[in-house]
Amino acid sequence: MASVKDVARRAGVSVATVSRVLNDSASVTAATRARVLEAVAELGYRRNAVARSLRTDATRTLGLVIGDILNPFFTELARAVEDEARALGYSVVIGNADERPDRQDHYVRTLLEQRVDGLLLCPTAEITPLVRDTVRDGLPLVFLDRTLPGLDVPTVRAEGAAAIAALVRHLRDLGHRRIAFISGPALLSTGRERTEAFAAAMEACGLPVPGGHLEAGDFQAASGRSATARLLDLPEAPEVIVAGDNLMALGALDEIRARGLRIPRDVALACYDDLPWFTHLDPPVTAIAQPVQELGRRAVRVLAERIEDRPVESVVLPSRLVVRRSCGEPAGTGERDAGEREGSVRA
Amino acid sequence: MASVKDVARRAGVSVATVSRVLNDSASVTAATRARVLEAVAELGYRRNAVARSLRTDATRTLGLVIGDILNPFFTELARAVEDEARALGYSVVIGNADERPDRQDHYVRTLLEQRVDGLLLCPTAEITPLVRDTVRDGLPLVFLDRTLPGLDVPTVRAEGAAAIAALVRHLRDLGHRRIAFISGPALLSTGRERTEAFAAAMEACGLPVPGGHLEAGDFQAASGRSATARLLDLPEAPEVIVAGDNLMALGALDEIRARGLRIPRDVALACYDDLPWFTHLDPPVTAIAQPVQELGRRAVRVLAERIEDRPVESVVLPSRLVVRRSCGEPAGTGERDAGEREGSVRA
DNA sequence: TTGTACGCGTTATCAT
DNA sequence: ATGATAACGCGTACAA
Repeated sequence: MASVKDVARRAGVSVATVSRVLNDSASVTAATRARVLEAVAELGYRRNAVARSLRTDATRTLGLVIGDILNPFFTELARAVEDEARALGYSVVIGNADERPDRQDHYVRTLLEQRVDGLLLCPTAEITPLVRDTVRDGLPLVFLDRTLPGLDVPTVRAEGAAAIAALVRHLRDLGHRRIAFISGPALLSTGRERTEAFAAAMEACGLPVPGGHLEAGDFQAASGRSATARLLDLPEAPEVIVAGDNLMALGALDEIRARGLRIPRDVALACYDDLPWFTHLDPPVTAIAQPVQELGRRAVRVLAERIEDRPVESVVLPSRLVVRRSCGEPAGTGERDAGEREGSVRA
Repeated sequence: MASVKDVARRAGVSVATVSRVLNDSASVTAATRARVLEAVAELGYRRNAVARSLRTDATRTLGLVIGDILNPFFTELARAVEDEARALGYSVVIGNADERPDRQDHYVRTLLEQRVDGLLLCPTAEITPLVRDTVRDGLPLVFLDRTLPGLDVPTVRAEGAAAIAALVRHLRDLGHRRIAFISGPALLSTGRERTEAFAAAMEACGLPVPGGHLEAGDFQAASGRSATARLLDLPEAPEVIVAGDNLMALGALDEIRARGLRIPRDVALACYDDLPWFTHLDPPVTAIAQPVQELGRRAVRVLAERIEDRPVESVVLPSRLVVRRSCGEPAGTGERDAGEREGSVRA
């Protein structure tokens, strides 16, 4: 593959001049510039980002470590991150932690070795030594979606408590009393926040939460299914099941469907995280929507600021309740095309 | 950030020795090795992949350019590619072309500059000059999912014709005659193949395809919706709509639902590409499943072979028909949990 | 305006 | 077994 040297020789100039043309730096004659560009075209020269990075000590590359690429929430997040990064002239290298701390660390390590200019991390579980070191070493780092207490790292995330409170009030107004919650892992900030918000909201509404109505899940579909099975087997089964994320809602759906139960007649369902296809289910699922796109874009912008050594602050964005018909809402609710608009309640 | 030089100084050895230890190359005393490792730990040294790549002329990185990261088919594909690549010691840089040739080229260019060791490309539309150059320059390249005629590039893809023929026979056996097809872009090999296979299968079954029953879509949800609208407005509307991919099926679902029509009573629906949540719809959607995981893994393996200069061959994997209940199948079909197994027909 | 020469961090060759 | 050093491709300080 042709290098600057080849281009220089072909154009009859020095490598410095070639470099100047390539970085359109000042002071190059139009004539020489043309000659260089011609040589570039003839040789099919492509700048070597590896050598360039070694020299400039910058890769124009961002790392993004997400929890689970098959989770539509993270897919959409990754998409938004890519878009914003490209707009800012960065490439993104994605690492899929698969919700495993060891795999998260594998990618963090790889990305550090690749000398990414900054790192967007959706932390899986607790603080690992590697993450602690990364913070200490001062690599521009931003937590996304989830946060890790005790570390001084800017975080971009959605606030779930208000929307969950709105959901619980909505369910109460619908006449429900026995509401169960399938929580995410207590190790994750999002898991904790949602569970605590649910408990607080129930209390605020004067609704009891029997021990059996708080099921522990792990944000994966399988746990949602088994939790639902246990819930439905209870002597006093809940009227509503609220899943802590979309994957566990999927599992709940599986179990409900396998038992031949009907939603919302036999049991109602709602969940945290909205999905494009929830509106195609029968009945469409009442859910809490996070501002996913905005989350991704903001995170990139905050990281870019950090990279440029400008002061940054954490960002907390509101989630909102999207009322549809899986909780016994009156017919017609959220049925229109842009149902999200009219049928939704701001959290 | 500490470099080999710092480690060498600290350990009281030369940089060459440090390098030897890091690459556990032969002939290093256990004692010196220990000293070096200790220095590495103390300094928190991380090898610089940039410098390493410059020297070795290899990045252990693969590029993957996909059509649309929000399309679950590509998401799953990306996941499989990542998994296999990691197993082989490669990192993957994903580029989301968003089905736009200009954006595809943007990522191809970026990846070439980053000096990826090999490139997995799901071509968007026609051959671009950049792709032609890339082939000519001899960069290890493998087409994935889609192919580009006239270029000598190994391709890993699924074969759709047999499954489509099976689907058409299935529909005919169910008593349907008026079957419409929403095709993908003719510029894409997958779009062409599926459309041609549909036409051939209909002919083989002795079923007519009136002009209006072949609608042109672009693999995006919006086009599926508008095509469905046109189809349903036809004086002799089809009994079945077959969508060329899952996104267009989503659009079809939207339109059908907006009109208050019932599936399959008013109109039946089937589509190419299976999705995890098709089984949660009411009724569950009859679809054609591609061996997505296998596609991704095989593509990485073929690319790795190419990188190592071993001879490679294209791979064509079979798709299979998954019969559920959206086409008027008898009650009970595909209703069991692992319905995919029992309810499916090998293509 | 243009050219020469050094150094980025690493691996590999050649000595010792 | 270990060390000195060249080279990878590029950007830039300095000289001309």
